[in-house]
Amino acid sequence: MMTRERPTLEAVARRAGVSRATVSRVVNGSTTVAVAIRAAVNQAVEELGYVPNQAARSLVTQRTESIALILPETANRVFSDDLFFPAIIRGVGMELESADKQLVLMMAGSAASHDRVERYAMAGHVDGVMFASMHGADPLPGSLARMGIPVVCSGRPMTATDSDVPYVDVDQFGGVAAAVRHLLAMGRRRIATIAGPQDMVAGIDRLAGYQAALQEAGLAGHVAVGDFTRDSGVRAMQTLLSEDPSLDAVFVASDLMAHGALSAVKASGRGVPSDVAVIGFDDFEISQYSDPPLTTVRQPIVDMGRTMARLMIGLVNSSPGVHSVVLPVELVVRGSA
Amino acid sequence: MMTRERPTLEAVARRAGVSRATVSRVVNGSTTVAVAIRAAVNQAVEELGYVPNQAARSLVTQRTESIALILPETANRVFSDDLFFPAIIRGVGMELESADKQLVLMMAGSAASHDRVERYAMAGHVDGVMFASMHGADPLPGSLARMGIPVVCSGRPMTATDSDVPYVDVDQFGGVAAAVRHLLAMGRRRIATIAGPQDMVAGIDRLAGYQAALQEAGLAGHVAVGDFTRDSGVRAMQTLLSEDPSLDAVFVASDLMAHGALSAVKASGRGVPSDVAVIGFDDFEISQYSDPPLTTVRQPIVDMGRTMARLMIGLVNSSPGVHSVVLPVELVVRGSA
DNA sequence: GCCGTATGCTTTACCGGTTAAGTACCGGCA
DNA sequence: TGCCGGTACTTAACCGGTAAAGCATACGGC
Repeated sequence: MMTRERPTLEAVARRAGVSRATVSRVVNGSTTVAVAIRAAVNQAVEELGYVPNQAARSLVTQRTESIALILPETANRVFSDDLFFPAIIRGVGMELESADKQLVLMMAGSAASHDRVERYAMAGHVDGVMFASMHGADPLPGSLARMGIPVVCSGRPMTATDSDVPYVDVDQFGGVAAAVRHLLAMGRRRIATIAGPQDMVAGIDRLAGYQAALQEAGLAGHVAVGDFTRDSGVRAMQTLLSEDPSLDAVFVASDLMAHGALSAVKASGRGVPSDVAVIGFDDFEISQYSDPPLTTVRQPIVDMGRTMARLMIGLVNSSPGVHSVVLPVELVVRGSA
Repeated sequence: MMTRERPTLEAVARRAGVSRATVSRVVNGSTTVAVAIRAAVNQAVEELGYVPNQAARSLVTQRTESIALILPETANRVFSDDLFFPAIIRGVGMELESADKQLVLMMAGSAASHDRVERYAMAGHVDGVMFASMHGADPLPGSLARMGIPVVCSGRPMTATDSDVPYVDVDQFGGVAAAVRHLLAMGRRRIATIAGPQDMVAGIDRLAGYQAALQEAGLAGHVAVGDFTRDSGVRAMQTLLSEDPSLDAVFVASDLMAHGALSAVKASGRGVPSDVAVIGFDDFEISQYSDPPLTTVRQPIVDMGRTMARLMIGLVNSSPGVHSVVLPVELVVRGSA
């Protein structure tokens, strides 16, 4: 593979008959360059097909113009059939692209790769780091932030020390409350839940929202815990049904688990929503196509990604007023409830 | 955001009482360093929390240790509910991670971003470029390759001039043939197809395979064209059914379109597979859960990603024997056919 | 007519590493 | 003892940009 010599600033300068510095200023769009010279330089750039060397530039500017998105999951999990991550990536990608920044994607499911992320960021390979979905009390965001690296999280961080790290979250509590209230309005009284993993804020907050809403109505709940996968939804639903055969509704903390729950309910010979009403959380595109179509709490995942990226760009440019954002959610009523 | 001073080689050298060059050799694991010195240097590195500056290193080594994956689609399309891209990313990610290389993700749906990709690669920001799903006769892979940048494509490139660019593809022809033969063995004779977009090799090759297999059996086909989305599957199926109400099978060029076709068939009051047998192509995880479960041609998408990354790493290390790979596919028979 | 001051370019000193060339030191051998 | 060669380090020259400081030239004001 022959590596054609790429032209340098020096080459352009010689060709245009000016100094390196002048070429640099033209390339970077400086104002104080005479029109004639600017034209000559641009022509030389054109003729030689000059493209600035990013490494050299980064070395002196201390900027790379790229941003990392960390998915603290194994690659396996990130791209299963869970559409959360793809949607986040999409949002982040769109926003970064319009800011002319590059997206560096890092999957950090293992402890080793966790380390790798830290070294990578510390090596100055990226200008900032965004975390997509965090488990437990991950110290990494906080420790990167303390090293002066801009950090943005998706979901309220669980560690108190990370209180200075801006985050993007949705109104989990409000969304769940709307879902439960909808079930109550339908006349359901034996409302169970399939909660998400309890080492993730989304899992914890949605469960808390469910419990609060039920308590408000003076009802007791019934909880099974899943891990956001479809299979865990199937299993959790089976457990709930065997423990309380007469339950008449279930709030499921993710669409994927809700789809699993849907099949488990149908497999048990019950009708949806006639016997058991089901509400999910996410509103993936496929949820319109399930049988029956899934009633669910829509969270604007792509927007979360966009917002994270926007916060990040703010941090990188050290603009003032970069604060955590909580986005609204919306109950989408379809056939399942 | 205070940016804590990161220690440099120089600082480590002073602390360990040696020269910069020696530290560099220790850090890069050179053999010819006395044990005592090596220990002293390592200790200094530890104490200062030294991490080499990647930009400085790249500047002299001309290597960045990162690889770009180009998705020539708008971000919107890449992460719709099509699981092809996520799976490719997953495979690529896994393989690159184990080679300690970084994945830089670029979505290049527009002409502008197309340009951006070229400049980015030319700027030496990445050591190589992988293309995930190409439309039409994209000149970019070829032109990057000619500039000496390692390039790998997924799917046989459509341009003849790119014949030197290694690619990873699956046995589209064989897979489709197996599907059609299966339908024939079921006794179906009016076998239609929903083809993929005809500006993509996957679309073209699968249609060609369908036509060849039918011709071999002395039958005529019936073609509708979709764009790999679920909606287009619905529409195409409606068209097919209205044009030939008595068709008894359809081979659909992607699982997502097949799911659309499934609902269109059912909506028309026909049974699957009793009236119309349906076979897809992909074997996404959800295809086990459709109603009825989808018979489909499984392509090893994650493996395609892994293989692309492996080829890429071979190119970057200029190892000999980097050749295009065609992976096998497999007919997975479930309820729909 | 001279000086102060813009204006616009060049000179030069970095950024933080890698690596070829240079040097000090030590042991082996005639 | 003196010379040679190898080992293990240091010195110094880059890599390709950016930006501060330096230096002409032209121009307005008194």
